[in-house]
Amino acid sequence: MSKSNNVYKDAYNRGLRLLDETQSLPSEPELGTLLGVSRTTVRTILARMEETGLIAWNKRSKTVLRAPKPDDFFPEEETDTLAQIIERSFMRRLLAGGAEAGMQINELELAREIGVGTTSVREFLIRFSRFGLIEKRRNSHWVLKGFTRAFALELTEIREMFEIRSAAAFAALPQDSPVWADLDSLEDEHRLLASEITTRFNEFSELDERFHRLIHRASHNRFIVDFYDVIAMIFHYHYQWNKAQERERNEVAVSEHLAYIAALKSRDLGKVDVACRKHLKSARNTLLTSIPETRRIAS
Amino acid sequence: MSKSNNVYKDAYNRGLRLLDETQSLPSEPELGTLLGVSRTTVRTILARMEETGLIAWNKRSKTVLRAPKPDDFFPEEETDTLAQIIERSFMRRLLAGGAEAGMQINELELAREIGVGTTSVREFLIRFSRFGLIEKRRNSHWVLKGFTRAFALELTEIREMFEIRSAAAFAALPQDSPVWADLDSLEDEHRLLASEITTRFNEFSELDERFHRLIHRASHNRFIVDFYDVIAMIFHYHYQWNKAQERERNEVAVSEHLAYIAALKSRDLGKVDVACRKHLKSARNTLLTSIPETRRIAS
DNA sequence: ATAATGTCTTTTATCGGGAAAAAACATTTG
DNA sequence: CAAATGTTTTTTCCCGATAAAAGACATTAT
Repeated sequence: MSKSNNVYKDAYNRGLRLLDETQSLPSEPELGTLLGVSRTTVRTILARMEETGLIAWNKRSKTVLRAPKPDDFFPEEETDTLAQIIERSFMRRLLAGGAEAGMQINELELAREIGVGTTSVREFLIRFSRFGLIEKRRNSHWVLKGFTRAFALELTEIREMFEIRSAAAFAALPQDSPVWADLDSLEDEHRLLASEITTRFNEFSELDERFHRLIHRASHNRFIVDFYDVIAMIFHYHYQWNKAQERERNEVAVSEHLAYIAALKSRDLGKVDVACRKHLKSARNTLLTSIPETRRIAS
Repeated sequence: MSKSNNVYKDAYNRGLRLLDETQSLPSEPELGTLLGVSRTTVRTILARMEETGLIAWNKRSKTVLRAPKPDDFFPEEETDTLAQIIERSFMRRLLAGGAEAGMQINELELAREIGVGTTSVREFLIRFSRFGLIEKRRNSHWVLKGFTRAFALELTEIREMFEIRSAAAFAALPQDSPVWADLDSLEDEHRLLASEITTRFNEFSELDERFHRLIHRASHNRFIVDFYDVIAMIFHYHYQWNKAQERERNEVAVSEHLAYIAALKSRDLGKVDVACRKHLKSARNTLLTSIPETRRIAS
């Protein structure tokens, strides 16, 4: 067993949803772009759809025969990338406590525990290392640096530097730049979410990421844009495990975002700076309060 | 053939140099820390030294019998890490021209060309990706973004942001911090180099890196410190292939460094800012002039 | 009894192989 | 003849295996 066919399974599931909408499927290349996979995978999908009686397939004609039932879908967990599986396991371990700074990370043990090959774990750790939470000892183990207060402070320091600069660049963008339309629709989404915050507060984190990424992109600097991956990763797991006052926090954040958006639209650099700093400050505080007090640091 | 013994060979070569200095070698653990390898490797080294008649080895006594001759050493090229070999090959290709932005990078082809396994090439590309020069297409090839003017500008923008902040942090460090001694000795090295610049100008790049790393470390921010790896990498190859006016450029840089050091020692934030910006500006210009004019960008 | 040496075990670094997925090429169809 | 389908080749992703290197344990020497 060398490679799981999760790409196929995931695309198949997404393909099933198309069947509800039409009576006949488009051409193979079109389906490929639609699902983001190669034609090879498209054909494997079509073959199975034919086999399970979902469609009749003959060359160009792909007629829908019936609507997909729940058990036509592949189970969710089979559609995950190995990288996602490893990341989740690793983060669970890291956040489950007992992950003291200075602790060694063992590739072989991790691989055995997760049930994957060492190569995948190694590749994951290399990719993960840019988040600044682990460090490699040459020819030897990795060292966990720990999700500490210091880490959060270093992270937010850069974040603030980058975002303040990006926000200024954003406000300076010409009126005809497409970003203003993007900002308008994000503003609408924020207003909608604000009005239904009591029930939909958990949808904020996704909106948050899209909003900040839009701003960072205005920097036109790949290092700034890429750095948002670090922030997004941290906030993603942070949101997952710190549910205290989630509704209140998100409610505050939404209103800060709206003020921030208004400032950007005013194109007044002073106002942008104030609104941006205010939001970043409260984001930092949220993150900091969720981190347990300084523990003794091993070795 | 699964793993080359370059660690052993490199440590062996370094070990040979110890033989000139003493008549008997220290204990195995001591040698281990001295050479930065495990005792296992130390014992392999000692075994060979005994075999080739360099030492007499009996338990704790390791008496030097003769001085090492040139052909006792392993050839330089056998002491390189696979990662170094791959990086060199890759950079040579990248800088040899014909490496247009948008070009695809093929893991298999690279591996075959360099004569290594695909795993090593993959790991290299993942590590290398943080330099912002290549980008991965999921389940598909890597894309070269090219060593362009835009890249250099984005890189220097961050560098300047980070270094100005670090320099300010440096100047604010308490008098009893050990960095001031480090700065003093770097200053001495600069003066020495300045006085012998006509013959030793090519030693500047190494000094340059140590100087800037010292400053960046004052930020106490891992992201800032780590970012210097990107700068160091770029400048390393930049120095290698752009030899135009190397002596003049380095002469100017040394004097800028000395002014910068003086500013730091004055602990006057205004002066530090001026000296730092001045040097960074000329560093940026040097880098920019070495980049060929904008070429047509593929796709 | 501490620190070294001797021996054994575990982990890392790297390769080759094989299934999944992409990509390239050849053929057909509207 | 352009765009689709059919077929073949290439590449990516991932595993298991193995030598190098690290690390752990046992024994000996000062």
